[in-house]
This record gives sequence, structure tokens and C-alpha cells, in this order.
Amino acid sequence: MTEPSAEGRDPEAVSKFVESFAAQLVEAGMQRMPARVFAALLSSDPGSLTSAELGEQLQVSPAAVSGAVRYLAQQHMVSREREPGSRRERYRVSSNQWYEALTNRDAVLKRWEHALREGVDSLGARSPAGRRLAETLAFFEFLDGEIAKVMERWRVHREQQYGADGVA
Amino acid sequence: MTEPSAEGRDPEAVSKFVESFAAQLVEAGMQRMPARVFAALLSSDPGSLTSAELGEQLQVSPAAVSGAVRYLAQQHMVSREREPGSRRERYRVSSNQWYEALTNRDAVLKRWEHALREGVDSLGARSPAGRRLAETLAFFEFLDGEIAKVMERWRVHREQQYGADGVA
DNA sequence: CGCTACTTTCAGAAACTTGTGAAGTTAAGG
DNA sequence: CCTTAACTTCACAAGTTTCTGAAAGTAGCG
Repeated sequence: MTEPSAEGRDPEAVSKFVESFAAQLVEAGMQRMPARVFAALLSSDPGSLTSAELGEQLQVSPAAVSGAVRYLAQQHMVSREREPGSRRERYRVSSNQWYEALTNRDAVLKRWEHALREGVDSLGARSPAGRRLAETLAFFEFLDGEIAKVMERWRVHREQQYGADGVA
Repeated sequence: MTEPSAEGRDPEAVSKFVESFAAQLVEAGMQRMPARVFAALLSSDPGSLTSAELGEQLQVSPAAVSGAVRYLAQQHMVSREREPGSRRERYRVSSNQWYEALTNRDAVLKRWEHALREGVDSLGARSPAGRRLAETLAFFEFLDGEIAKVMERWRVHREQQYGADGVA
């Protein structure tokens, strides 16, 4: 709604999107501040913002930005770049990178699989419970492979659609 | 480890699995008590436990069990059944059901898509930010379809492997 | 129809999380 | 090298979540 007539971005519209998208991420289990920072980056025109810009737009302290960004970088959802000739840092989200990270829940899956394997082991592979765990494990192992294939298909699909290869 | 020699389940081994699997679920964003209850059900031989059994095994109050179970039922991760001729309730996890529920993050995806659509709309589909959001949206829409297909392939795969159709 | 076994709801105490301000660290530029 | 802009770390206060005990609700069974 409120399709912007031309140049200037309406800061209120941006903020509205940031908060509502962040809220969804929070509901899905993400911490609030990383979610807000991420949404702000995603909806910035250049796809990147400085620490100060983030702090101002979200009305939070530099400390909060710092923590959020560290988390996002660990999850490979944003990358940090130093502005040359300045001690200012920019945080950037590139569309491919971030949703590839989303599906790279690899680490999570691997840990689930590990816990399940231990469970099968210690409950006995032939007990009913053990068999249930084993089947669950098999499902996740199957998923591992499928996720990679889905991402591959997406890359193809996307290239056909947009010819895009690097929307900033 | 500690492969059980025969019948009796080692309550300590069970508890160790429950807590470690629950911890992984928590890390992935699930609340602690639902995670523990769920792990307990998953690793029970019959695949179901009563409220009292859960309370005892996990050392928590009936109130806590009640809350956790309500949440799990809402997410379709367990089903509730009334024991005939008793006011006792049993909570059950059936392997297929639960991980199908896991991938039925449909609701979550839909809400993300909704928020993104509003974002594209209000930032303008032709602005750089709008285009980024649109691409993200396209990705999720693509995912919607792929998830269904993956689950379908899993059902086939599983049937070939186990011939299984309803491991309790 | 009331008793009792069970589950749910609710208010509040305890534990945990989250964001802040202030002090500490790093490195650009004179 | 010193100054200073910028980021990071840390202790703590505010806010939130989570679990409990107690009271209320529900439904089998005599």
C-alpha cells in the first residue's frame, strides 16, 4: 500500500516493514535485535548500512547493534565490510547469501542427527523407541541431501526467470 | 553407548537422551518445556505417555505438562487421546505425523510471504530494496512447492526402504 | 446426583534475557 | 606517537518468560 510516487523513501513505511518482518522472524525463534537489524538491512536500498545508521533507524545503542551484528555474521546472514579510509564499518546483506544461509541450517540438522544417533545407540536399535528414533534420523539424513538439491533447482529457476546472477 | 543388554530400559540413559535432544530443539527456537515433553514422548517405547508419567519423568508439575502439551498439540506434533474408561489422558507422537508437522512450517512461510509482499508494495517494486524483497519472496514461494515435493519423495523412499507405513 | 480422579487456569516468585551506559580497545590520520 | 572516531565488552537494571501451588473446572462411575 502507499506506493511511493518517486524518489524519497518514506521512513515510516520502511519502519513499518522492518518491524513487521522482524516480528515474524522473532516468532520463528530469532532474537529480537538481530531480527530488527536484519530486516533493516534487507529493506535498505543499498543493501548495507553503517552501525550508526542502524542505531539511529532502530533507536538502539551502539552496543545493541554490535551484538546483533556479531550474531548475524556468525550465522552468515550478513557480511561486514570496512569502509576504506575510515574506521566506519558497513554491514551488508546480499540476497543470495542470506537465504542460502537460511537453508544452511546444516549445523542445526547435524546436531539433531548427532543427538538422535546417540539415542538410537543407548536405547537399543531394536527397541520400539530406538526404531522410532532411527526413522527420524533417516528422515533428517534424507533431508540433508534434498535441501542441497532444492537450492540447486532454485538457482536454475532463478536464472531462467531473471537472468539474475547477483542482485546486490 | 551402553547398549542395553535386554528388556528394562535404563531410565538414566533415557533421561540423558531426552535432555540432550530437548536442548537441541531449544537451541532451534522451541520453548524448553514443550521440547522436553516432546523428547520424552519420542523416546518412550509405546510412543505415548500419560500426563502423570510425564510429570514424574521430567520432575515437573501437572500444570507445566498441561501447558507444554497444549502447545505441542497446536503445532500438530502430538495428539491427545483419552484412555477409555478413565479420565486419564495420553499424549502420543507418531513418527510420520511429527516430522511432517516440522515441515508444515507452512503457516510460518505464509506469514513471511505476507510481510514481504507488503514490503514490496510499500517500498515500490522498482526500488532496489523492493526488488530485493521481491526476490526473497519468490524464493519462499518456490520453497512452498518444493517442500511438498520433498515430503512426497520421502514417503516413497521410506516405503522402499522399510516397507513401513505406520511405525507406531 | 454427588464424589473423586484428573486436567486446566491463574497469580505470583524465581530465573533468565535483553539492552543500556560506561569503560576499554583498536586503528586512522595528523 | 598521540589524538580521536569508531567498535566492543561488561556489569547491571528493566523487562520478560517460565514454572509452581492453589483453586476451579470437568467428567467417569457408583
